[in-house]
Amino acid sequence: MELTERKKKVLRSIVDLYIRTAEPVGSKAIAELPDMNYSSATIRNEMADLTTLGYLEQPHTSAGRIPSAAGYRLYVDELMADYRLSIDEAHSINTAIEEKMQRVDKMMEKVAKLVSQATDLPAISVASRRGGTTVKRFDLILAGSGSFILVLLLSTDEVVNKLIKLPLHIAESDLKLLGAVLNATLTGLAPEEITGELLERIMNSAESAATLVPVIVDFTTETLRRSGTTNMAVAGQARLLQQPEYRNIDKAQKMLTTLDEDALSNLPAVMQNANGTKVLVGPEHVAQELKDTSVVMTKFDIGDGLQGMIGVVGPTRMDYAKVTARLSYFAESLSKMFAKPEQQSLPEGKEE
Amino acid sequence: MELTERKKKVLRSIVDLYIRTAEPVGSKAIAELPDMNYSSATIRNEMADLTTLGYLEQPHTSAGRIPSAAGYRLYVDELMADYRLSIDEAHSINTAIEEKMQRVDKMMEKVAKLVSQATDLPAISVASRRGGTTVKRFDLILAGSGSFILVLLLSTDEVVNKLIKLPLHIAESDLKLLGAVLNATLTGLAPEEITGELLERIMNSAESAATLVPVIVDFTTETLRRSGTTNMAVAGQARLLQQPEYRNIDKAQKMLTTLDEDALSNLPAVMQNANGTKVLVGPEHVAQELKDTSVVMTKFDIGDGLQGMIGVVGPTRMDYAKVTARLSYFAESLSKMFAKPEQQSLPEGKEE
DNA sequence: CTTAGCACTCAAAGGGTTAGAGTGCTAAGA
DNA sequence: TCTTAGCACTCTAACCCTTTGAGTGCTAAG
Repeated sequence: MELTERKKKVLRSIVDLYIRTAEPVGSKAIAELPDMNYSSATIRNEMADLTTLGYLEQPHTSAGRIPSAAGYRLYVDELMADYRLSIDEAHSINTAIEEKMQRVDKMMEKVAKLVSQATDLPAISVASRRGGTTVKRFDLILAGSGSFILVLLLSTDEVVNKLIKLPLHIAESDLKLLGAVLNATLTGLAPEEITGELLERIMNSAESAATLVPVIVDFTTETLRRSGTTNMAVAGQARLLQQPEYRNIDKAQKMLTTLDEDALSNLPAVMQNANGTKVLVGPEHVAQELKDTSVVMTKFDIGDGLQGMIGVVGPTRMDYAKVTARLSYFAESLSKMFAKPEQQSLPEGKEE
Repeated sequence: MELTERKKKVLRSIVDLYIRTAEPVGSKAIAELPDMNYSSATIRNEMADLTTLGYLEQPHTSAGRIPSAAGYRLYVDELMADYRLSIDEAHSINTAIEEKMQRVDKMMEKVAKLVSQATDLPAISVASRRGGTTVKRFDLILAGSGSFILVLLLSTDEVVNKLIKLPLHIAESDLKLLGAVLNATLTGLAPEEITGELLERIMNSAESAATLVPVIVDFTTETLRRSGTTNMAVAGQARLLQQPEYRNIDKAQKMLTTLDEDALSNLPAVMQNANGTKVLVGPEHVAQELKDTSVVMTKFDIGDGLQGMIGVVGPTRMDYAKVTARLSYFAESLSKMFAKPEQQSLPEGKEE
């Protein structure tokens, strides 16, 4: 049996309607749609066919049909109508994004919140490093007799620092010397390349080095390690409960717990090689917990060697067209925003 | 009518039992408790009295009694048995805390997660600044021909920085000069004290100052403002759904939404003058949304002029004794931990 | 002052019936 | 050959009615 154009049209209508109502769709409802010029009996036959083809399912004999995973897949890949953002929608997304954002982690929180608001579903946003990070440059700034500031300029152009206080006097000259040594030996190294042997050599370089070096190096390796870590935020969990399929508390709880834990942290991996917006329909998931949940996600570019991803989690019956459109637009706007670095540094822009 | 010892005992038993079962408590159940040497009829009379006194409520005629807000209040203030942490519990809290924590915001997330785990309820944790922050010292580090690093040492001993790139050449001598001027004029000032007049004076100090100063000052004031902001994290929202009173989706959703938004950010204000662990029973709340919810919270000391607060949100029927005990212990352990600053800087402590 | 006993109340659970939405199939019509 | 009106059939959800039993307040006796 082949998928005729009419079958596709019927399937699309069913998915559309089901997305709106969350109720099984009957033949009559479809037959009554404006541009459906067939009787309910004809639709009924088509629906029977679509069911044997595996695109529809029947909760029970006397209920309407609901799309199967395969049905959603086909819908997402082929049938779904382009959702064009209204000017209002685009505008509200834009103004939301334009609020300045500061550090990456704070930013991911903010982005997740915005995405969740825009889609009315729980959202996740992840920032992850593309390659290994190294230190480009060390600076030691004296900040009092027993304290100094360690400043690291990373290969990502991120700057990290730490105020270090020690119970001993530190000479400015020592710091200068030590700084030079650090820059000579440790720049460009991955954390695992910083060996004990290397350290000993540095230790002998300056008077107070023996005490300072371990502290400095510990902080450095820790920073490098953490910098490779992905940074993830979840927002709007509560919105899940609006969806009729999560009115069942146990289901909702399971889902929320999954969101709470990092069960989703492997999602970015799925995006690794993909481009554009990707839809994962229920049973296609790796994680068992997400069986009747779909995820829509997109990559965007943060710059500084950071890879961003935003995603939305919802029932398999979610408004794919709308969600996909908003998400893509969001990702695009974010990428654009990060492409203009001054926008970040100069918070307001038009001050006196 | 007076609150006799026996009445108190009955009330305590009722609250205890209700906390365990979440079901209205009947006279028979109380009468059958091990150390209750009265018949159900007697208990019944006592319960009737407690009801007219306002400590108990009756959902309907033929149901048992549940504690009223006043009942919980009395329970928390007077009747509740001390909950002693078992060695296991204390141990697991300790090891959880000992994992090193890095920046304040990340830390608050972690703490919230830990508290939520320890109490099996949603938790919030807030860090807020006690006084206004100022800049103690500016440093400008050249980092390439068109870029430099701005390092601020704040009055809180926190260090903040930013890599600034500009489309123009910057001379090292200019930076030095500008740094000196900044240190001379802007240190110790609150953001609102940095006026346009002051800026103009600085602008004339060095060649490229006109371009650099706005960027630097914008970042500085922004940082100072943000530093005064409270930093809050919520964790374990999903656990709320375990509680029978939140099996009602609408209620759960309202509550989760409240947690999602910052409706709780005014809670720390309540703690301002209080000390130790504080319990807010349902209707005593300022926020309308929290009417049938209790909050248990405690302050702890982060150091660096930061004030921490951890809190737990749950049904009015929550195990106050247990929650209070765990929270207090948590706060104490955290305060202790922050009192030893080296523990933070030296991640492991016993390396080589 | 305590308690056994009893009549009374009322929510919750069980059971049976009904309504109606939706189906598949058949046979007539285009 | 495709479409559609018509009809018998299915099955859930809603409704109503009844029963059950936990819990109460009151009374009167110990």
